[in-house]
Amino acid sequence: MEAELSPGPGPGCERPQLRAGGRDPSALRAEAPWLSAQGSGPRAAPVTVPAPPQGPSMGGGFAGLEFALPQEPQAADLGTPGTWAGAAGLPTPSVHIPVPGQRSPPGKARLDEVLAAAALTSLSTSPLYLGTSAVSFSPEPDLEPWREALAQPTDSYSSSSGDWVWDQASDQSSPSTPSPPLPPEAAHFLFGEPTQRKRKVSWGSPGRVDSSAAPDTHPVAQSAVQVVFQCLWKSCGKVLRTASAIQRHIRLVHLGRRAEPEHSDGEEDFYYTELDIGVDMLTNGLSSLAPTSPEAPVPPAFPHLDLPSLLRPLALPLPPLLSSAVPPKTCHGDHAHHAGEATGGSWEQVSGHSGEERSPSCSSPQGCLAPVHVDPQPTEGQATAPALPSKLGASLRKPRGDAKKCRKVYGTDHRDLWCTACRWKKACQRFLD
DNA sequence: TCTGCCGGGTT
DNA sequence: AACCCGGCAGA
Repeated sequence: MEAELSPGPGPGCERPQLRAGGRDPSALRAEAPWLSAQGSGPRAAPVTVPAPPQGPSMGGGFAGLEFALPQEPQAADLGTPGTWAGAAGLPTPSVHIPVPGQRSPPGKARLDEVLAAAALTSLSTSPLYLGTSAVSFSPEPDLEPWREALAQPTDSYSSSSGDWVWDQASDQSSPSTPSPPLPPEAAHFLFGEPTQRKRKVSWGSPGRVDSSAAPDTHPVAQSAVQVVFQCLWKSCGKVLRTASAIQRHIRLVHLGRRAEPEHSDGEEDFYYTELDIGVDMLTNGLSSLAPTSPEAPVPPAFPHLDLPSLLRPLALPLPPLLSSAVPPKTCHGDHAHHAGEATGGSWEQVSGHSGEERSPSCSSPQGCLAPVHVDPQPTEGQATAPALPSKLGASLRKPRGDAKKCRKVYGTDHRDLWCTACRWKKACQRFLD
């Protein structure tokens, strides 16, 4: 893993990592439990990247996570592109997938195993096929961030760049290092609960509670959580797989800064969010296509998981069926609300909402996937949206957003950390509703 | 009372 | 345009 240990934002590190990133880098450990199991192969090249000393610096810390991409030559025997590469014989049993996690030596794979693998593979990779151009990121925000994100080589798994790549299959991150109990909590931690954020992050204070550290003490089994980072910049929705990548993206594309992390003041941190994505579904889906809720119109759809739709929900957890009625807004919003309600409990109350996309850190994998199938075609579907908006528009004031605002997050004593809008008593631009 | 932010003023 | 703030209104 040439984890591109991008130079951690040196001083920038000082900045409390509020974002997901705040969590101990280890928490983000890319290795999916099962993946690692399989991918690590005999040499047990653990994906686990010891959190670099640089502390909370996402840049550095995460960079290290760039992911241990299973680059197993042998994987080839499966005939599946890139994916499952790491599947070559692994000592470690796959904890998450009942599927033949350990492949026998090359060429020895049994038929069933192969099939299973193939299934998984297709599943996990199919989305990737949607996009083909290899574009890490365009110089400027594109209107089709998703696509962009997708536009990665299929074998992206091995992509050393670490930039993005949605290999859900391989990525079920299960932080080997303890990290806060995920889904709901993470959500709060990240966006929903200002207090926590506030508390844990002691700005510049020596004893900086490295938000990540503490939480990381629990052994977490969030097997199903995959972490991706989404750009929150307006009209951008780029999703990258690593914090460093997203930071870079933001720096370059949106902030117009140079790529050197050293120069980073950490501002990028505010423009992206971490999304936890349940992935179990995928695996489960394979082994047993009847996940938890049969009623869910979604399950069957597995096969066509298309990345875009898959990702979109992250940002905009549109409920499966209702989605069409919802405006496309991709980047901000209280989507979580909708999601929660709509899903009717699938993913019960996703994290309060938390303005920033708390992407539904769905408590249940299903919740996460549900939206996937649904094609929130609202893309242009403004038509439907009007009802509510119009009203809002009419109303003089915007309904007060619940999202954290700079004031809340940083406190009045750190006014200097507020976004300018907040400083000017304008609508917060950092924590958009 | 606190908070978010509109509306409008000043630089 | 950047900046500031009085004051309103929701919580």
